[in-house]
Amino acid sequence: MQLTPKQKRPAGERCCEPVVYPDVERRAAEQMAVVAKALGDPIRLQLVDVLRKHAGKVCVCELVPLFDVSQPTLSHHLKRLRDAGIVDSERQGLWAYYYVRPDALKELSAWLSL
Amino acid sequence: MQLTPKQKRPAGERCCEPVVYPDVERRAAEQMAVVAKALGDPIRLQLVDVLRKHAGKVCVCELVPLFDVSQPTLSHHLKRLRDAGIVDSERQGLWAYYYVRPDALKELSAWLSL
DNA sequence: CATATCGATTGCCATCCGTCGATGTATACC
DNA sequence: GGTATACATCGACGGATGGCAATCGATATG
Repeated sequence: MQLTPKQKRPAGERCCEPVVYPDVERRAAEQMAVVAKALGDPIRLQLVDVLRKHAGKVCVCELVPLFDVSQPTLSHHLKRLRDAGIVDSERQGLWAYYYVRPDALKELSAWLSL
Repeated sequence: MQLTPKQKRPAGERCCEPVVYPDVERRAAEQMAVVAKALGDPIRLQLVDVLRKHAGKVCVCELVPLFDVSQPTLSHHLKRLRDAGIVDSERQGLWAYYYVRPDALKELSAWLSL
């Protein structure tokens, strides 16, 4: 219960039972929203799908040809996934390898499964 | 396997094992992205949280005071949730009652739980 | 050093998004 | 009819987003 009502309902008849205040803490809601937002694009969602199903880390050069967007655009999407904490990357020589961070989707997944 | 590679990888050394093509069909990815995008805002995520935990339908006038935004803004968020197919509403006299559509989150939830 | 490759970054553009105040619409009540 | 209430819609504003071409930085390799 972290939201504080700013106004009282008008003192007329009840329109319905009082609501249960959101259980999700504001911080948790913000964090989950960050993850959901990052997944809110078909390309990024499919990127995560590929990375999750591929055991081990995946080279960017394997990812680019899968999608109908330019390499900078895909790099941009990968950055958004990184910023959301969903994936991380490693450099090895010329190549960059991406992988899904374990537990990154856990909180949102648990909330959705309620 | 719905994505068709646009280019071949350069014929040099392998950087990694070939990726598994995305299992998520493009349609499914787009649908899940629509839902994820709608959940990609803390207010909307908390709205869904409130609606899910409240048995029955909730009047808008109970929702507005929970958040630090104006009534038109909240109405806008509710519309976005409606457009994403996550919630629906009923009018009864002056009041509008919102509720979560059953199964609306099912596909995304299942995918996240993989 | 010169060149090629991979990936990230930059700059630009059109579009979308969140927000608000003002207004509209429908219902309820005097 | 007149007024109040509940909610939606509109219009406008600033900021974020997705896309690309061009460029940069780092690493290989000749």
